[in-house]
Amino acid sequence: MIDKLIQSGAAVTKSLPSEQALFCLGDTCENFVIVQKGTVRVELLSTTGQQMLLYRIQDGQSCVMTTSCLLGNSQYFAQAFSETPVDIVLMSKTKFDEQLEGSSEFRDFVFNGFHRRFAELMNRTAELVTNTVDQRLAAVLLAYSDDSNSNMSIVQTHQQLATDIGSAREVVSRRLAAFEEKGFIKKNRGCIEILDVAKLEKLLSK
Amino acid sequence: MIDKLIQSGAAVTKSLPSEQALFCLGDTCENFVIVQKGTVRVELLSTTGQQMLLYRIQDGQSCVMTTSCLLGNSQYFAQAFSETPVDIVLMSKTKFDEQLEGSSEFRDFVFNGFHRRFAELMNRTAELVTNTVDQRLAAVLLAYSDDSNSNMSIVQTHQQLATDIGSAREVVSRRLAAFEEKGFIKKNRGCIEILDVAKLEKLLSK
DNA sequence: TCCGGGTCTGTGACTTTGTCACCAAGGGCG
DNA sequence: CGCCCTTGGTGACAAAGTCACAGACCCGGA
Repeated sequence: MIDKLIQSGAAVTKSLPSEQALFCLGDTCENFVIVQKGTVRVELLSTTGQQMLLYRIQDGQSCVMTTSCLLGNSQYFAQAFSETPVDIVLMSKTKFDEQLEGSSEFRDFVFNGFHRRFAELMNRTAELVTNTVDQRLAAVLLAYSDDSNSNMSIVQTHQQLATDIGSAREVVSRRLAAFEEKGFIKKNRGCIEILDVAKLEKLLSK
Repeated sequence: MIDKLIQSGAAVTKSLPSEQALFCLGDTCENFVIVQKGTVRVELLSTTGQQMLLYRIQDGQSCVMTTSCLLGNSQYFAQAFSETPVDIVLMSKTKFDEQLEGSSEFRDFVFNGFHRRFAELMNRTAELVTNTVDQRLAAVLLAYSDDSNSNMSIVQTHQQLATDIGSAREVVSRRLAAFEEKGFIKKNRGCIEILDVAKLEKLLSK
């Protein structure tokens, strides 16, 4: 479907390097966005300068924040950056409205994306409130190790892990030290090796 | 517009008493919901039994959770209760899809509601992470005192305030004691009087 | 009127998390 | 080699959450 839209000229593709801003706080939302290749992270920026990961977009997914702002004619209230080089598809608000009006296939695509992301966000929020730092930390480590194809090392700084789980760098450092103490992981500068998946998984269920 | 839908038989009205469940965790979502009179609270229920207020619905607003589940054909992942006696409007999924397809006015209504609530939720989440308990507590107290027409007493238990701000009852009790100490408020069983609005407002900006 | 079981609230003791202020180690580069 | 920037480590302390219980209030039935 997306390919058809591109061919018909309703949408255009674009490539961006890593760590490039897709949109910033307060920007007017002008285009519907789909990420085809690479990953984009969307984070909330608080008045105090802290940031908190909302979600990541990849593999042909659209961005809820964008959909929401387009539907409500409003400014972005978060910011988005590419985490890797990315290929994205852009579609102007006018075309977006046209498609929404005319194509039930497009409507389904947009609303399904919206729903899934919304559910995921609610889930994340619930976990933030109910799970301990250890549990959230173990969860992201396991998630990253699933992504990394085969070997068990994760290339993330403590700061990155901290914003992933909505905590502070120092806390992550200390908990990782505890994990290492117990033999779950091995720390290296900018990189973490998972030694015992089973033990980390056990943390989640407690 | 809503009136027209009711007259045409596309939607039906219903009245419910206070503290009645509108939907529960895991329920299949069968109807689009609008709250015409009274207020409904929607809360996340975690595996540990804790609950957290997501938002309240009133004054002809629709429910994002419902919209999201209808659009995504999925089960509810939260629960909703009437806080007062309420009048609601229900619309079957079939009719909802029809209207969404056929009426741009209905589409606008649904999507604007969706957007506003989504933005509000993100905001709440950000505040949860960045503001202190004192700030969040002062904020809800002020919000309630705005609602109560004229006199400054708020009929809420500590537990209710705690779920409002995503904290624990004991913490709320202690902070309220501190507020009383400083002369901001006066505590009574099940009810709080605001004595000094200005001082409470000052807390917010710090 | 008194009793008994709810529902609220208060409190101590302790754990977990977050914050602040530094410092140190590693790594690239002129 | 020296400089600087990023990353990670640490102590001290503040804020918040948890657990376990005790008391206070409130209402209805005996």
